[in-house]
Amino acid sequence: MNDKFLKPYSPSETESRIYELWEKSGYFNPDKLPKRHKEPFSIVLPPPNVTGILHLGHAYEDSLQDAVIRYQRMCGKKTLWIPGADSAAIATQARVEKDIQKSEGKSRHDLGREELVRRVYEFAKSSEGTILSQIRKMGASLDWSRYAYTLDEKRNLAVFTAFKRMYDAGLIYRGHRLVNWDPKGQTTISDDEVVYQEEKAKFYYFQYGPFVIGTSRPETKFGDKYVVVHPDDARYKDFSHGQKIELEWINGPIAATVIKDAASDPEMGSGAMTITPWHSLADFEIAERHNLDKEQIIDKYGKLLPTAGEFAGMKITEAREKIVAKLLEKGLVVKIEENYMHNIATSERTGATIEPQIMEQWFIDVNKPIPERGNKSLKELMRSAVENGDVEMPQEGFRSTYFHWIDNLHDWNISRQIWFGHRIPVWYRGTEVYCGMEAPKGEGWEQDPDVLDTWFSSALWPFSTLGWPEETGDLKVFYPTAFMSPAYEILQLWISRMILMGEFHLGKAPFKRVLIHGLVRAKDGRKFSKSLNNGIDPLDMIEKYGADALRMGLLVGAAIGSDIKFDEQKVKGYKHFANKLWNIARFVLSQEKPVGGELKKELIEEFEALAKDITADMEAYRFHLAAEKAYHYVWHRLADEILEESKGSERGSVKAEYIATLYYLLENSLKLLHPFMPFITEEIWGEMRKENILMIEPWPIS
RNA sequence: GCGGGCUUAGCUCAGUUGGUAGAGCAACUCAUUUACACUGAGAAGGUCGGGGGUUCAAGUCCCUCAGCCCGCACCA
Repeated sequence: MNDKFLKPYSPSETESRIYELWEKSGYFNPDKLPKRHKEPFSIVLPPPNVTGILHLGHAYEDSLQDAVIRYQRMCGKKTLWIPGADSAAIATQARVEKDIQKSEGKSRHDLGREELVRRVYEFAKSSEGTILSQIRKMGASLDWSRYAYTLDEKRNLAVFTAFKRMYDAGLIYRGHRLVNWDPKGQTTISDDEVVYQEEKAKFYYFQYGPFVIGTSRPETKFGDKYVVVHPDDARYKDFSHGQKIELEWINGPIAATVIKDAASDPEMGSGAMTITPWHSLADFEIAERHNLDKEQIIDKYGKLLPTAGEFAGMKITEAREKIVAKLLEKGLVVKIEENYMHNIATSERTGATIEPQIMEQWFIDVNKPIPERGNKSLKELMRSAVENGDVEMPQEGFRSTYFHWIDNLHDWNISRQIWFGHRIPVWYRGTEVYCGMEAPKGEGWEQDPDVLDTWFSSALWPFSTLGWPEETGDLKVFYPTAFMSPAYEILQLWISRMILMGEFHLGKAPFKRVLIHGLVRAKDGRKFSKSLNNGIDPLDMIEKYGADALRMGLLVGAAIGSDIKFDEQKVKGYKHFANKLWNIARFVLSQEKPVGGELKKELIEEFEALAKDITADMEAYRFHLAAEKAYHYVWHRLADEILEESKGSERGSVKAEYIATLYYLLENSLKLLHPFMPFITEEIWGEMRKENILMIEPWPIS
């Protein structure tokens, strides 16, 4: 027996050595697994931000997925777990721009597009190593030979091909539509990156000719030349649709037109409203229905345009009070409510208030029937994939959320006004438009300046990582993948879009099952956040207690789907358990293993029943129960009872008839624990002088 | 407005197809230099949020009420 067993178990002296052993073995790569591993089983790691650092949310996902992969590998599956990183374009560019501004006092425009993109790319690449080495510390058995980055050559080809095919199919189009404009980030953002925040504001009622209209945004009202009432509203029955009315407004007399549309709610205020189609989705839709004029009032920087007359050039917040003052003076203010609660749209990334704008942007049409997909639209494809069970979503609640989201889905705005990312592969020359990776022959072609939404490339991830659009062996063998286990935050943003892309490009959803997990929260139930300064670094936990203990602390007792309140004490408890296991091994290994010794039948049967039970839990994705049962058996049955019974009368002696059984139970317990506590189990296994490493040993029940 | 979730021991949470309520931590009593103090044994702690129903049997299924939380939409 090795001397190291005379000391308590030391994760820090063990883990990196064991990880190296695994990497050297090559078994993370399915192509190098022994012959018995036939049936493919693949998952794709949700790619972390390339410039990020490991947080407990990653640590939890890594623990969960690695437990599944290790279990499946031991069961004889040909397992592939693909690592990768995401360029997180907006966040990464913003970060680098800020650094350059600070150190060199230069803006992105001073540097120019090419230089900035180069610098951002370099920065991303230089910090890539950090997150990757941190994932290794968790013990994740990822096939590093297949590592993918959203901006590498293969993924670029995938993004281009996806765009081109959707463009040719008429699913990607360019149009003037209302988008979410972030005046701070100077880019559009998707609906799912808009966060609504409650705010107390003033609500104004103005006299608008014969009507009283209400608004919380007086600064948008300059261009309001349509007043909308419900067709059935008796109060306005004397006005007809299309009727013109002369009235006095902010900057003088205007001609307003009466519009009758059911979108106006008679219960709301006076039942009459004016509309600002350029800066409101609801208004935009009314304007589209009646073919009304749309006029821009606010520019890209949140300032009023010349149409605002004397207020032109002012910021909206500044203009608001002044406009109200002017209307007061003119006697057009009917009433002001002080405590009006409403939601304002803000950018998740920059925190700026979103200013809806009509802009010429690129969109994915989610409603257009697709002939080669049975005339279903993308929306319908997303729905049917889950409805018909191609993608299992066993958690009822999340299924409803998914369907609800699809029903409310608008066309997806995919162009972003930043420089770092996948550039839109479209070229213009006068009125000519060409979609291609390179400019067409001839002079004067200009590429579209925008880049694609980060989620466009992320949506291709489950197959771009397998080599698509090339018909690779990986794609044949490993697509679709077994499952995805995202946090519920990302269901709409990512999961649904991967289903969309998989269904369109491959005719098959990219994974067979979605298991949505909760958020890892602080012990008091609050989110971890920079502002609360309550963050816990998983690496600190690994240093103090070991990766095995952290993995157990995150997995045990946490049913998938509900939030996890992270408790350091729990992790500490599993460190104690690791040491317990260590001492069990010391006790058993202090005895020479008998050749062909008799096994105690009842103890073996008891163990087999446990192994069967745990296997059922693993198959049903009840990892929290599987881990806890293995833990409980090893500590409170094997150590507390069986080992005690086996002790001989003399100190340190073991009854001869027990020794073979103890070896059996220890070996097989190590197997049951390996998916959860890979390091210590592999380390003890190694001391037992086995032929193979534990990672590819057969699971106790096949 | 639409949709979803949660409520079980002091705390944090498990509890699978309905079949005698579980774990970790904390607190309590005792033991002990042991494979292991990163220890062991024991005891204590629960009308499973309230009420009603189905059932031989309900923490689990149904209805209802309450509290807490979340997603989506609207917001003139």
